[in-house]
Amino acid sequence: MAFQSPKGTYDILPGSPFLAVRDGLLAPSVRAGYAYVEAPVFEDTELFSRGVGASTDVVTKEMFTFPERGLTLRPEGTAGVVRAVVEHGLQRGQLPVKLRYAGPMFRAERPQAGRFRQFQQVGIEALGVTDPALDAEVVALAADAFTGLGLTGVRLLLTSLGDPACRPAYREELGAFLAGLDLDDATRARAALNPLRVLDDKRPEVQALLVDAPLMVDRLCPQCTAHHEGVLEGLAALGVAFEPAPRLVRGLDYYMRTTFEFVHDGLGAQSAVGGGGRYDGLSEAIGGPPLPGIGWALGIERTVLALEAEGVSVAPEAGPAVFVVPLGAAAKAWAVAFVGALRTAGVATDLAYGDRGLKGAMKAADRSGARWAVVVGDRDLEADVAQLKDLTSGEQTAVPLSELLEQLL
RNA sequence: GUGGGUGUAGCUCAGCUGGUAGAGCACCGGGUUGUGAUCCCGGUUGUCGCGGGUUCGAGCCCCGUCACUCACCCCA
Repeated sequence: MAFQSPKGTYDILPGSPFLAVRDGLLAPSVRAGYAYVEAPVFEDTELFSRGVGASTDVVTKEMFTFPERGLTLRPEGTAGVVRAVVEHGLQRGQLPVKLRYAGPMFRAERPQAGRFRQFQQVGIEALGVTDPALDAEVVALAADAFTGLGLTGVRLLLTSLGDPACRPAYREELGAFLAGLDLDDATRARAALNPLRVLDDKRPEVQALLVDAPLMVDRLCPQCTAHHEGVLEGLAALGVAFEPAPRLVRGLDYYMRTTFEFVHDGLGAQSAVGGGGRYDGLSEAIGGPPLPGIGWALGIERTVLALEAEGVSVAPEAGPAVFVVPLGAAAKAWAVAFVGALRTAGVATDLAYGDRGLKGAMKAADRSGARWAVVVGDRDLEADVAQLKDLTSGEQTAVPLSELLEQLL
C-alpha cells in the first residue's frame, strides 16, 4: 500500500462505537443546558503558550506548530472556547455561560496504548460564576457521562489546588521540602519548574520520600476551604462518590481550586479517561476580562478502551428497516422508485444493488439488519403485488403494491 | 527523546534443526431455473515490511532500515 495514516492517527471505520460514545458522553450535559460550540482546530500559538502555560510539557514539546504562520493545532479545547467566549462577549449575557464541544486535539507525543497524536475529546465549560454548586454540577455531569454508557469502573479523584492567595506560600514550602530530599537531576529540574508536579511521580522510591510532604489541602486559605467544602456538599447531594487525591496534579497550568481526574484501571499505562478543574485566571491570562470558569475534557478513545475492558458493548448505528430485493429489469426500475418513496416518507431503506442472484441479495438483506425484505420479480409486478417478508419470523405474504408503502410506515 | 517486542492473505494467526506458504474467519459462487441467518461443496486474495549478506537453497540465520506496538516521560 502506498500510503498509510500518519503516526499516531487512525481511521474511524464502519462498526466503530465512536459516534455513540461521543454522543453518549455529552448526553447528560445536553440535558443540563450546555449549548454546543465549535472553535477552530488551530489558533494563534500564543493562545496556548499563555493559556495552557509556557512551562508545561504540552506547550514545550508536544505542540504541532506552523512557525511561519504563528499557528498551532490545538492541544486541548478550553483555551479556544474561552477565547471564543471573550471574543464574542458571551459573558455579557446570562451567567453562567454553559457550553459543550467535541472534536480532535493534537499533541506530538510518541503514540502508545490510549495515546494518539490526533485524539478526540468531548468537553464542557461553565463560565462566569464561582458558585461551588456549579463545580459539583460539572463534576457530576462527567460522572454521569461514564455511568450512562454502562461503565462501572471509573473512579473520580478530586482535590483543591488552592488559589493565588494560598498557593504561592504552599509552593514555596513544598519547594523547600523537596530541596532537602535526595532526588535525581531530572526530578530536581521538575521541582524547580513546578514543585507540585513532583508529587504525582509514579516511582515508589520517590513516593516513599514524599510521605511527609506538605499537602495543598492542608494549606488552603479560608476562601478556598469554604469553596472546597461547598463542592463536597454538592457532590454528596448529587450522590457522586470520589476519592480525595491530595497529590493530584494536572499538566495544564491554568487549574486552581477544584481539580479532578477520572481514571480507569483497565487501560494500560494511560489510566486517565478524563480530567478538569476550575480555571478562574485563564481569561485574564489570554488578555480577557476576569471570568471564572470550570470544565472538563473526556477522552473518547480511552473511554472506548474502558468499555472494551469492562466488556460493555455500545449500540451500533441503526441500519435500514426495509431492504428491497428486485428480480429482473422491470422490477429493478420499480424498486429504485419505491426505495426513494420510502426514504422520502422517513423509512430507512436500502436496495440490493449490483444485480446479484436472489440468494446473495437475500443474504445482503439479512446482513443489513432490516426487519422487512420486499422481494419483487417481474411476475409479481404483473400481478400488482410484492412479497413482503418478515426477516425475523421468516413469514412472507403477497401485498398489493398500492398498500405496500402504507404497511411499511 | 530513550528502551523492549512484533512485522506471513482483508482480519486473527500457524509455519519443525533453513528444502521456494497454510488454517480459521471474512468475501464470492453453487447445492434450491424466485428467498437470508444453519448445513454441505467449491473458489478468489500473498512483492512472507523493505534492502543487503551467508547458503546449492532463506518466511526461518546475520546486518541495516522502515513501520507498528508496549513502556518510560507526560497526559485524554
